[in-house]
Amino acid sequence: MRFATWNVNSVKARLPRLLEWLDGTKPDVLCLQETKVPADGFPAAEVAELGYETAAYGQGRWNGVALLSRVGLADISNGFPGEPGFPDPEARYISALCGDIRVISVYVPNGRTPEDPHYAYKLSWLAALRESLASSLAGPLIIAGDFNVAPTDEDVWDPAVFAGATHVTPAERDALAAIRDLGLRDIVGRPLKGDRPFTYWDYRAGMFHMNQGMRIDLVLATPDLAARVTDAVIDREARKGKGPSDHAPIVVDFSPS
DNA sequence: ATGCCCTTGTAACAAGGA
Repeated sequence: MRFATWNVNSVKARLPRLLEWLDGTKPDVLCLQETKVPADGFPAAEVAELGYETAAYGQGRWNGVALLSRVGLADISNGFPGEPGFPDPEARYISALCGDIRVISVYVPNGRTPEDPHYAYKLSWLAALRESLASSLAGPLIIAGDFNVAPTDEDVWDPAVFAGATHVTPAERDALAAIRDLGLRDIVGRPLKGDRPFTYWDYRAGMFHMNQGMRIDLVLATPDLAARVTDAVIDREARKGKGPSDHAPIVVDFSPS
């Protein structure tokens, strides 16, 4: 079973590259984030030609998550019980059964700055997500996506640059650790170049080319699934060339159960 | 090399991203 997650930064703008990537990588299940389209605007017909069913949850120009699967999509949930909003709930969580695996795609709020009300929203969203998982966690389960938190200082290219910024504060890291500590394993992809498993590089100032990135996209899995991982890779090829997302996909291969 | 910000909505910028 090949699993992947990718913040595409607009599924419409990324459609040619998404289709090419799907055709080449052939994941069985793909979690998408920042689709930036309402559900009826998702290019479901185009991905269906490659054999994928779609579950999309969108709201317009911002946010948006989706699941693509060629091993089934059942019991789909948009959002989760107790999910906070700003003030209304946003399209940041979608869950489905893909075969016998519960798969959740998440796009955690950015937070903007530690002083911004969106930062408190981010922390409350992560705390509510933990509560939701705690009451329902049973394997096999994967929760993956853009968590907008770098778990450690090793997960940013220069910790000094991020002093006082979001994504690295102890409160954010604690909130993420509390989710992981429910019993999930962090499946870290191999970087295909260099020794840092970054998944995001700002578009500006040639940061990708200098490998000045962050690891903020994560794949968390229950131990039964983690024990079946045969490989995990960050596909930096997808970050190259014309019209890329600013995030790279993470691709994880599991042996049969 | 991979190459120096992008996307959407709305009407020349504003907002958001991280």
